[in-house]
Amino acid sequence: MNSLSPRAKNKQEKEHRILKAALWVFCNQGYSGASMDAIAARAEVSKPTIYQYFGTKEQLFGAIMLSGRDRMLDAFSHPAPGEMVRDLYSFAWDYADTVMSPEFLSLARLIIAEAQRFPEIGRAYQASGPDRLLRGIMDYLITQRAAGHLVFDDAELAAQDLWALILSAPRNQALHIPDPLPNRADIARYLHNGLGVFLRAYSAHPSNDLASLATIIAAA
Amino acid sequence: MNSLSPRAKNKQEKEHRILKAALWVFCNQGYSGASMDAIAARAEVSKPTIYQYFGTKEQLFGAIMLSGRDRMLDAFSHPAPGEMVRDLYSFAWDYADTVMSPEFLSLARLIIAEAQRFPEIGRAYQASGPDRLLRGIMDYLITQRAAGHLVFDDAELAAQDLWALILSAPRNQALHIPDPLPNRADIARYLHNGLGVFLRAYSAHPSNDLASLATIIAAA
DNA sequence: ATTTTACTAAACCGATTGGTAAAATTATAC
DNA sequence: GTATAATTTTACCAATCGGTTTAGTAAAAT
Repeated sequence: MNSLSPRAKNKQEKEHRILKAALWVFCNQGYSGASMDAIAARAEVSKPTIYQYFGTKEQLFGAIMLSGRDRMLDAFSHPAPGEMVRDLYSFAWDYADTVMSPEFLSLARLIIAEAQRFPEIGRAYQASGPDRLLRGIMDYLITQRAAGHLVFDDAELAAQDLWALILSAPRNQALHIPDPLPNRADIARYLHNGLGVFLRAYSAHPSNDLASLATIIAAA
Repeated sequence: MNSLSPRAKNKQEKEHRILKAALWVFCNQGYSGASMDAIAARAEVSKPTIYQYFGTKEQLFGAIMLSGRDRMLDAFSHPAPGEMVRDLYSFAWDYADTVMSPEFLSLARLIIAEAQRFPEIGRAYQASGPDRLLRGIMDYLITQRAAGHLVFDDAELAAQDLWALILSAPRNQALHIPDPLPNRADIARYLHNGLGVFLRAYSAHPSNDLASLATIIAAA
């Protein structure tokens, strides 16, 4: 089953090496600043090999963005309904760990930087990243509303508020100041506060849920 | 008093033309993608003139970022305490109009793009832009707390929450998808919702303030 | 054993890059 | 009106860009 010919295997490995090297160079140098020579050198591959695999620089860039985005977001799971405050808490940390990782931030910076010159890439990222994620949060929030735990009219706005309250501040700062990254204590500060504000504004039983949140935070 | 020699006048005007052209080219092409020839052409000036005025490309970039940032943020005013909900509403729109303008978004994209290669520029922007603005909001919120209109422990977190609730969603989307920009109806949707959530979580008299907000929104 | 595939290093292409030396232009001083 | 000093431009540099070609080689398929 898993027996690929040595040829195909080598090819696969080389393609992966090129993609990885290209992602690194593009993220660190930007699209214009990245040279095909630099990518070839980092991938330990000759330049014509890259052109044979991916065509032009622009096509290579497109391939990078697709594979990079998928790799980073596929590992992410949406919360499954359980005890709400605990769900929200673990979701928030799961999301924070993904979004605040150096690789993810570098990719986001690259997408933002090239959004004007490659509009389709920005759109594709928004659709398959934030939008898909938002949909997952919305579904969860709607479930909890049906169970009588939350109160809101517009699920999309509620989901966006949750996102914004938890990660807007540290992410924006990290986008502007890559070094040093906010540490876990900083993120925890925003995260705990954000969840508290969300519950005060959206919970059907704020005092209960805030007490739960305090317990969870104290236990962590 | 205002009598500059023709030489000095010409010099001043040329410097301004170069800065303006450079800002445009850098914002549209990124640092690496921007060529000194393109800047010279747009400024209708020869390339050596630019080098005489600003030294190297890197120094020109630094000069741009300083002047561009100052020009855009100096026009912005912090809210002066009055009727709170009305203050927050007009502040929110004032801020939204500034932050969501195409020029401001382009500059933000540029800063984010080059944050790794020019860390001091990202830091300078954060300090003189978001941080200064945040300080203004904090002062206002603290005043309102002292007057018994708001309830919170951490003024910085409260200010960041206000920011995030109002503008995080549309700004993030605009950063990823420059075209089309969210229109005023979209921004109004986020803004109204964000203010509502903020008041539910932070107001000392939520029902009163939410009613005020509804009145203001209806009147607009 | 031989042919084919996949690859490499290197040189090369025209165009463009950031940057400069020297000539030409301009405004000022006499 | 001419000499002089400041300012700008023309013309150019070496280096690098994305991309291709060439010549040659190691290994897999036949």
